[in-house]
Amino acid sequence: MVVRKPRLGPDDWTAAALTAIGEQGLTGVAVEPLSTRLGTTKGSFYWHFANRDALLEAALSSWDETYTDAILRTVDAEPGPVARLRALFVAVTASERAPVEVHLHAAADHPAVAPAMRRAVARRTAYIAAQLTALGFDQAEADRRALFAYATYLGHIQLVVRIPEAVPTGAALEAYLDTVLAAVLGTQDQTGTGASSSAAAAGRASDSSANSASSNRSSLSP
Amino acid sequence: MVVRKPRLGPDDWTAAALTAIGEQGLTGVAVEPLSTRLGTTKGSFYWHFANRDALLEAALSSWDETYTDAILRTVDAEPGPVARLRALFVAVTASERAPVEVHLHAAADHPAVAPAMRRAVARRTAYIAAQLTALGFDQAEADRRALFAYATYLGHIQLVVRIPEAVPTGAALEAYLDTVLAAVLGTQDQTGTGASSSAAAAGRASDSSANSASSNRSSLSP
DNA sequence: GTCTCTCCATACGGTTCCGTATGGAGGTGA
DNA sequence: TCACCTCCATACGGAACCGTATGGAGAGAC
Repeated sequence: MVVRKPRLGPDDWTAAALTAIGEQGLTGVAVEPLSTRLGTTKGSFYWHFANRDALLEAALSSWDETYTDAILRTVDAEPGPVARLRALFVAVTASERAPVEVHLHAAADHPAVAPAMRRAVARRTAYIAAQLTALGFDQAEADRRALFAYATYLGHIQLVVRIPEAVPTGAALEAYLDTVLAAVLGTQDQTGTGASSSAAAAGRASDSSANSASSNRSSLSP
Repeated sequence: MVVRKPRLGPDDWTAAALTAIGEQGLTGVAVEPLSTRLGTTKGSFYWHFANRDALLEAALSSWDETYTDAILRTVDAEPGPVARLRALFVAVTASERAPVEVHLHAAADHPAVAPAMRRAVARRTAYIAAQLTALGFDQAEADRRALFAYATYLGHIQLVVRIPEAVPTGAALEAYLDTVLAAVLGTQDQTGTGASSSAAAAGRASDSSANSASSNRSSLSP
């Protein structure tokens, strides 16, 4: 019986490239190894793509959609800022997304990767900051805390991928997430920035009653 | 006039390797490029080292001493836990150490790098946790917060190196550091872990009066 | 001076990848 | 059926490395 050899399209290559990034980082995006893996040859690849960089661009574009757009859409359906932030934290930590994220951030010196990372960081921190301003923090404090949260996220997934034994699991991870979320939302009585403690307290108080405007949905495109 | 050609020793190669790691990561540790850079040839290298991995090991060993031992010794001379933590934060963020740290963490999947990173993470988080227990936090809470702090550090230096425009500078960086330090030291009234708020308050109160034992110096080797 | 040991230069083969050239195999429309 | 168009296989040249082999150049011991 002859094995059916389904013909490949560009999407097959970009998907394989993203998988390879998750496993080996940018060096995994190599034409000849990917060819072997897909059971085909370089001839196929260079029919669909001009060169390796073109494949990388396509993979990064796909990453944009899957790893930022999609998740922010999902999280934004939650009923309030605190619920959105919590859902975001849970979604991005407990998953198989981490390896791709870590490897891509680690390759941000590559000229094709750098702009993609800049876009992602800007959009993600802006989204977090928007939730925080909705809770009453002024813009500067919201930006500061959003960056703080994002840095913690970055370090966390890095530890998960590189030194997994250093990161707690199960209930301990839950407690850890509570610690982080409380730190991001919590009041701060040391600096004189004037983040209203009432807003922070309201944020901690409940997940379902912290809407600040008429819409139940925050803006997604800053 | 003839240019003096000083003969090289192993240390010259390891220093060059560390510099290359800071600039290009592990791929910078390549024999032929390093040879060109040092104005010599491969023949010199393979006299001093068995192979590329041997050079990498030597560079990692040097990194251990410079980037963990030395800095913890310096910081530990500060008068109290809070001062130590603050000095640690300042030392590790505002410096040229970041690129090497980031590139090495990014290469923690390499079999030679992985154990070095595990050692470093373990020692550093243990040191932070020791300061926190000295402030009255119980071990579990101290471990949690130490990991939290280390994750934030990791993410921060990564942003500094990869997306520098996302990170504040000058006074804004100071405020940002205050935010982080307050989050690590601050009280936390949400989970029921029982970290005594008085200890946290004492930690916030002053830098010079928080010694918990007779010695002015905390233990360095957990 | 010359012996010897340390250190380096040069040349070579091997591996892994990129990109090109070129010749088909197999389906599709007229 | 037959020309054509899409897709893939194979072969080749080149670049950037790693590691080995071997022949010196220089400096100190005597």
